[in-house]
Amino acid sequence: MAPATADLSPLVRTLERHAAFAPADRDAVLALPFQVRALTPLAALSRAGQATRCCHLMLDGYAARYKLLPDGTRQILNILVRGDLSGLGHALFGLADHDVEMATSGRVATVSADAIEALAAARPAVARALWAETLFEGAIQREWIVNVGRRNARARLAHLLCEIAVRQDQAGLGGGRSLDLPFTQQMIADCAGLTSVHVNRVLQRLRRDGLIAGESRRVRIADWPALASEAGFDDGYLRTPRESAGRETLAAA
Amino acid sequence: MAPATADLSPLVRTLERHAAFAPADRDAVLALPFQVRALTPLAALSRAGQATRCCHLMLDGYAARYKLLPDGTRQILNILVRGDLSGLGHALFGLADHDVEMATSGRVATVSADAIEALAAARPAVARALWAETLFEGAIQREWIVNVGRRNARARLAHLLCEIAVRQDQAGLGGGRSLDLPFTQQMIADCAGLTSVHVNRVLQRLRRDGLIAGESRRVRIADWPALASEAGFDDGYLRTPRESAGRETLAAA
DNA sequence: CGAACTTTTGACAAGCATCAACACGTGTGG
DNA sequence: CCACACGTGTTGATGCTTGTCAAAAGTTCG
Repeated sequence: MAPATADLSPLVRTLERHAAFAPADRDAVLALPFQVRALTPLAALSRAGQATRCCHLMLDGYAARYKLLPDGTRQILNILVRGDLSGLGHALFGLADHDVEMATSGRVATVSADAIEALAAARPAVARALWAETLFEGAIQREWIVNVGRRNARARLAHLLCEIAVRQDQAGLGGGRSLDLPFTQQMIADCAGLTSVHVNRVLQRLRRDGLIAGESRRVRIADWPALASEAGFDDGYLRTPRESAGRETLAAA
Repeated sequence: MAPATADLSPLVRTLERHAAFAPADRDAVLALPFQVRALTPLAALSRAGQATRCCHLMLDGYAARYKLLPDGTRQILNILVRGDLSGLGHALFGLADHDVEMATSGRVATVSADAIEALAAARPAVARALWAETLFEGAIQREWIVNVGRRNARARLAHLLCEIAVRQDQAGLGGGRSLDLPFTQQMIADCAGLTSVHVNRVLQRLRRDGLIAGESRRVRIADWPALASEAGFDDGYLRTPRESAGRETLAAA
C-alpha cells in the first residue's frame, strides 16, 4: 500500500479542510510526537470502558468504531479511513465509550491527548480545526442515523457505498468511484443494521441490476448516478465550506 | 413553566459539566449578547441549506433536529432540552445541514456565532468546554445509531424514554423518573425509525406490562429497572468524567 | 360546535430475520 | 502435498416484526 509516508501529513490534510493554516500551524501539527504501528485486522485501537489518554490517526487501511449489545449483536458507528482520527473524545474524556478496531491491516499513528490539547491551546487555528472536525464527524453520524432509521436495505447499502467512495476520494486514495472494499458481508451488515444473509441477497441484486460490479470483497461502483439516486445520496454533509467554495467534487462530476 | 430565568445560566450549567470554570469564565459566558424569543411548536431554529451565523440555546420546551428524505419521511436525530445548544455546527460552518424546529412551545436564546467564537478564542476553558460538549453530543448520536440499527421496536422506545428522562433530570428539570412528554406518537416514531401505528401498539403494550403509565402525551415511567433492562440502557454515555467522579445519578439510584 | 389533528383498531402485505444446509477458498499441519 | 478445519459466501424454507391502508373514535382549539 502507501509507501513510507509515516508522518502526520494526513492529519494536516484533514485539518486544513476546516481552517486556513499558516505554515507555522502546519509545522506544529507535523511536530507532534507520534508512534507508528502496523496492525492486523481485529487489532484494537480502543476498548469500551478502557481508560486512555491517546488517540490514533489512520494512515493506511480501514478501522471501524462499533458498540456491542448485551445480546451479542453489534452496530458499527463509522468506518475510519486515512486521515481520520479515532478516539478524540476518548482521549479528552479519558475513557472510551465504544470500541474501535482495525477492519483490515494497516498503520496508525498514535498521539498523546496531552500533546494535542497543548497544541490546541497554543494555536487557535488548530483548535478551531479540531473543533470543526469534531462537528464534521457529527454530521456523518447524523447521516448514519438517517440511513439505518429510514432507508430500506437496498438504499442503505447503496448509501454506505457512496459515502465510503467519496470519503476515500477525499482522503486522496484510489480513483474516485472505484472502491476496493475488503469488508466481509457481516461487517457491512453491522454497518447497516441488517443480517449478513440479507446483505448477501441485496448485494446480489445490486450486482444483477448493474449498479455495482466485482466479486465479493472487491466491490466497484458500476453506475454512480443510479446508485446515488437509489441511495438518495447527497454529498453535502461530506463537504466543508472551504471545499464547497473551491474545487470540483466526486458526486458533482 | 420556568419563571423569568431569561439569562444564559443554562449554558453555563451545560458547559461546566465538561470543564472547571473560573468565576471569570462564568461571567464571560453570561455576558454574551443574546436575544430571547418565545416560540410555538413548529417554529424553525434552522432550516437545511440555509446560511446562518447564529446558534440557539434552549431555555424551555423541546426542540427536535431532523432530516427529511426525498420520499417525505423524516428521521429525528436528537431531542433538545433546556441547556442544549442547537446549531453550533451550522454556525461554525455558516450553513445548516439539517432542520431544527420546536417540538413544543418554549423559549430560546439566540447568540451570534461570532460572539461564541470570540469567547472561545479568548478563554481556553470555555473553548475546551465547547469542544467537549460537541464530542459529548457525538456520543449521544452514536447511541441513536445503535438504537435504530440494532434494537427492536419495544427496546427502541424504552431506550428513548430512558434517555430523555435522564437528560431532563440532568438539565435540572422535573423529578427524575417522571416524564412529561408532550410528543405526538408520530414524533416518537420519527425518533425511532418506526411508523406511528406501530409506536401506538408498542406503547400500549408497555403500558399494559406496567413499564410506563399515564395516558397519551403524559408518559410516566412506572418501572424504571424493568424499562432500563428491556432497553439495554446504560447511562454511561450521558455522563461526563467530571460528573461520574462525584454525585449520584438517576440510573444508579 | 365544528374542523383539524391525533390516537386507536383491524385486515393484510412485505421486508427482513432466522435457521439450516452447502459451496467455496484459504491456510495449516500431518 | 494432501486432508482438514475454518471463515466466508450462497441458497432455500419459513415465520415474525413491522409497514401499509383505511376507517372510526377521541381530542384540542378556534
